[in-house]
Amino acid sequence: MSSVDRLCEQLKAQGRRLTPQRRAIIQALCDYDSHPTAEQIFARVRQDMPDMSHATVYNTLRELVEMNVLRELDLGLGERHYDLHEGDHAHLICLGCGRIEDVPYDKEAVKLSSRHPHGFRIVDCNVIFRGYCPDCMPQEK
Amino acid sequence: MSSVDRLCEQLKAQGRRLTPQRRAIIQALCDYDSHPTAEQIFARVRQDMPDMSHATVYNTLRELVEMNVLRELDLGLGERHYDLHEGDHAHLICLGCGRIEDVPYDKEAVKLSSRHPHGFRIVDCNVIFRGYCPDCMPQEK
DNA sequence: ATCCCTGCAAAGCCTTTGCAATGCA
DNA sequence: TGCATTGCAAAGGCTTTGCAGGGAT
Repeated sequence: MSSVDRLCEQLKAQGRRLTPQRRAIIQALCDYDSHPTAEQIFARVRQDMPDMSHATVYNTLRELVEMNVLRELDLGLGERHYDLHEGDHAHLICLGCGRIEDVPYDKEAVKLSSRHPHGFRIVDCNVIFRGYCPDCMPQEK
Repeated sequence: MSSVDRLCEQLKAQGRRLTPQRRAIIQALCDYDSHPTAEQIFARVRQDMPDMSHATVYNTLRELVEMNVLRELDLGLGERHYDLHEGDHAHLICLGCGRIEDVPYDKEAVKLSSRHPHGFRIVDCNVIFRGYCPDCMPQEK
């Protein structure tokens, strides 16, 4: 079963309706190799469904995030990126060209010390590195 | 020398001009115990300087960020938070009430493996935990 | 048949920008 | 005095909302 089908099943399993629009959005998410924004998804889906509205794209993305199958990344670049990739990984953003790369990291190492008396129930952890990729390295000695 | 004075000195040391507006913004940043947004700074400074403009606040905050004395936090809440605190720490956001807490973390543990061939020159690292604080803990068994 | 979902359009929110006037160095 | 900085107002970009019609279950 493809990723698209699996996600569609998950939608239905939660009592949500599977519409052609939602399937197209999920398809677009799977097609992107990495970290599209809502507008990029919107643009891609519009190629096949010219009547697709912003509302539908944003609503669907929000639902998928609530279902915990999609990760929302706010990188401070003015728009949110979405990440369907599974497994734990950190993100590496190039301050020059804006490209985003996945990098593995040791989840255990980052885990909050249980001795710290914050009392929070942790749901999610995001690790974001900023820097310059080889192509954008500033000229310094 | 107070934190305010120290930051003002740093401004001048970089050839920037020290205006009353900038001093007021720095003062407001120091007054806040934690993580104000640009609008919160704007509102506070306006109490004393009713003519303060958005442009000045946003420009000054951006400069301080460029000077690396202020950290910009994008928590996906629609607005950016600013953090004058020194030293490495992660942030803990409550998904219920939105409060933000600092938590210590082991910077070394998070460091990217140099064996990973990403080739980036890392400038900055942000670790953000999301969860529920004791007051907002969802009712579950 | 129900009511969730969609499309349209407009509003909302935070942030940035343009430009003339001001004032710091 | 020169030029960075300010204030004002408006624009900009992304996201959300309201509502009536339509479609999935």
